[in-house]
Amino acid sequence: MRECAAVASRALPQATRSRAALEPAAGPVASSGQYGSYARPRRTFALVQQLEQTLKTALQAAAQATFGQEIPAASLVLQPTRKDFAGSFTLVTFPLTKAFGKGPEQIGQALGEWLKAHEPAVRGYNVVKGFLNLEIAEAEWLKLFGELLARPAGAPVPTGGPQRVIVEYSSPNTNKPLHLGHLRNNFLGYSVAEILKATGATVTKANLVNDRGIHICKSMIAYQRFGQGETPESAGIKGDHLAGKYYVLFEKHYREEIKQLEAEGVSNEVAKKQAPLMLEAQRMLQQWEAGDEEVMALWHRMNGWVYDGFNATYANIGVDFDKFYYESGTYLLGKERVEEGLQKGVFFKKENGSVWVDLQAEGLDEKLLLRADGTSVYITQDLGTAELKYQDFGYDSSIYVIADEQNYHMQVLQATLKKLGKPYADAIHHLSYGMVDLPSGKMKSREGTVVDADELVQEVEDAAKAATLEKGKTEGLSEEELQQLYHTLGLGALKYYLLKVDPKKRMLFNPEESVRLEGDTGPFIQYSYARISAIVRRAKQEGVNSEIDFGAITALHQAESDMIQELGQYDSVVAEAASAYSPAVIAQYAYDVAKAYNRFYQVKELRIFENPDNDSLKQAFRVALSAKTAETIKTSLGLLGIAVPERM
RNA sequence: GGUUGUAUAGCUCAAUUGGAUAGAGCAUCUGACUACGAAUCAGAAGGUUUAAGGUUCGACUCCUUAUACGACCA
Repeated sequence: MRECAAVASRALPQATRSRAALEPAAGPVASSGQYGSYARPRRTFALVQQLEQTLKTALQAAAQATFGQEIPAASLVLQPTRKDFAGSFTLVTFPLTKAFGKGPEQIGQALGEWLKAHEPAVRGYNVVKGFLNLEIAEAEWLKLFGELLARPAGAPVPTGGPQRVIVEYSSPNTNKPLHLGHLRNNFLGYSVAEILKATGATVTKANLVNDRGIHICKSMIAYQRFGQGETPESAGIKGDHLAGKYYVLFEKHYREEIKQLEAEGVSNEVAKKQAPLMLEAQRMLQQWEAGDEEVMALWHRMNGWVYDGFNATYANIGVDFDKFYYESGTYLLGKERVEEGLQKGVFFKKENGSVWVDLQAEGLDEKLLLRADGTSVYITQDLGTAELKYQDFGYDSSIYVIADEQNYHMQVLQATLKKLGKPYADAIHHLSYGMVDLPSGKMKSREGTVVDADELVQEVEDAAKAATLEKGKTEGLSEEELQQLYHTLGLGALKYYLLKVDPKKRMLFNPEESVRLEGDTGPFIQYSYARISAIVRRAKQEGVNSEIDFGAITALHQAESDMIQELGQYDSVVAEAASAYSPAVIAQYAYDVAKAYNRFYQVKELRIFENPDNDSLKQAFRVALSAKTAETIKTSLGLLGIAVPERM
């Protein structure tokens, strides 16, 4: 089930577990008391919204004064003004025509005129058809910017959303290394966890390792038969890749056995079941469940190798976990849940002894929960894991990052928990994401078209290195710093590429596009950051003091007020990304911020250092604006798990 | 067959949740570097938003139906 999707890991070695336990900041017990369990009113934190609120209040007054009527709340929605028109906020007046008995332009004119005369925040207005575009006074922008500056980087954005959250992601099988599909899963899970943290929630990152079952036995059987005592050290292969090698060997010889049986006249269906290797693997699974000493020893040994390999990959791609669960440790708990359901009378037994739940009233089918021979099926262990997670963390939101091929499975899980009367059933949220396709079509492990995660990371780093050397701007960096830079840029490209697409959509992975550094890419945003860093460094060197009051500034360039407006969006962007569980929202924002800055940067009369009219106040303002932009980029990319370089 | 998801420029993706002339990037074409860092910026061209109906002052967005592709359940 999960194995073929992009779901994966759930177990890690002892060492990693203790390391995870040592990170209280990320752990579930970390205090978030400062934000309490209530939602603060938005106005107190969302700065642009504060300005919007001012405008809305004024609009109501204008409507009252000019038409003697209120604007219905649903119609009182301000949208950012399109770039081609003057102004920053726009009110759509079409919906007001009926109530006010006037045409849309007339209404816009009247409201605009009143605002201009009575509301100091409004400097001017224009009306285009049913759209009233409001131009905002400089002082308002400067005030907003001052408030932005007063806030520390990465200050939490309370949204009234869940406060105790557990995000399960990665969840690999221990029979093969991670691939491209797992990368989408890992990046998504990590990012969503960070985004929720940014709303002030206490978030636990969990990894449920699928460390038992027939697929593991396949690797073990093949190793027993063909391994000749090979180890990761002796073979010079990462442990997860070594296990994967034997899994592939199993499949290869298994297919040959099927072929041979078929040649002997056995039907394909029967051959699949009776091939000696398959019989052996099934026997081993029974031995495993019986706790056979030799089998357990091999299992521990091979899983240990795999965990070492996974840990190396996790460290390399920069994802982490606070808690590991192992299916080998939860499937028995699942059986207890099944027993509980039988006792409560919400599950039922068929004649052969198998246990089922009837979900037809919920629009689903009857679902098998326990086989007739008493062995567990996939959902059995999920029932156990859900219970365990709740015992451990008492979450008010439990997120499963699992590919969309398991939508049905997740519906069944939630409905079954509801049948059991579990209070946490409603808190479950399936973050369902689409598969990753290649230009050549679907990834298929049997056809060898799977893109290996470790190899892919190496490739994007190589591409970043080549591009960096070509640009030749990294003089003075040590060899170690250079390696770090290639890593930062390569992963930045890869993560941004995988995260900028709406999670729920299936996506195409084009290897050439993924290492691109121009346009809508991670490195483009990283470049913007590095360029601002150079400016900030120079400003510091030249002793520019940007910690002063900018209230005396009387005129702002459009590019400057646009920049402030963009920076002021951060809160609402985080809130939207959190409620939609979508890193793509953050990615789009980071790109917009970088683009807005590059536009500002290109304006000649706004040059910071080489400016003929040396206004020190404006110079200081532009340095501060630049620095705040860099900080916003860094924070936003951080929510995606992407680091920024000071130079590149 | 049942359930469900997706469909937007040549390609990859957006579209403030029902608002203006549907926007970006790549690719193509044209301009801007003895530089505040050109991994940048400005501009051109590129669309019957799969199709047909419907609701609405207004539809890529909501409702029918159809088509294509995918996933899941048998």
